[in-house]
Amino acid sequence: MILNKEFYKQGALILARELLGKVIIRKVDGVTLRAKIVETEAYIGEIDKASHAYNGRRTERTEPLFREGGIAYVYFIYGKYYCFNVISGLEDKGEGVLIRALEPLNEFDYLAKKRFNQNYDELSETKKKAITNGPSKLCIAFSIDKSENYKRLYEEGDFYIEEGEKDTFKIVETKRIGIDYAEEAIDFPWRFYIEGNKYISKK
DNA sequence: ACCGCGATAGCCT
DNA sequence: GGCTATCGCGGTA
Repeated sequence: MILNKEFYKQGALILARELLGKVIIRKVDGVTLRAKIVETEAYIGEIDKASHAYNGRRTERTEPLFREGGIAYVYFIYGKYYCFNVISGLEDKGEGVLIRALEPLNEFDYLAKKRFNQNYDELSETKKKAITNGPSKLCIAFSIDKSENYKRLYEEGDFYIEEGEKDTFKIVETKRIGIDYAEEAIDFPWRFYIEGNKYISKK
């Protein structure tokens, strides 16, 4: 079942937890990729020096963060990579949830080819995990770039999110990654992941 | 497995 | 001009 628009109106801290276990659907190159969300981070512009929207910074780049929840925010980073956020909350809030890791559910050979130009069964165990165990790695694997920016994730197009199978897991709550400049926000426990999942980017 | 480093371009001051 | 919500490599273990 696709997640409706209402689901995304929750705040980023709630949504970061709620998105764990949900399933991303991505249709590209004639295949339908499915993967479970296993690691997320919340960013809340109003109080968070790590957020692109901190201090009301509303520019062409950060505009998606200020829209109503349920769309994608895709930004370019370090001259080479993309990262994908799910926008949460109400209009003008400036919040979102960074998707940091996925567990692939199908099309393993397609993903292996895309990431390493190899067949899946030729990959080392380390490379099998590395297909989607980071925010930019998953963007490469799932062909997510600027053209996915602003896409509505509550509509059944080529990029959306489903409820997925009901399963139970424990959520680990810890500090976020790669925000050494963010002063007191460095220590906010706003990273969440499924305990024991092998695709998380870092323990 | 872990550590250090360089790549690379758009964004913001 | 300085910085960046990262990755992959090569070296060490």
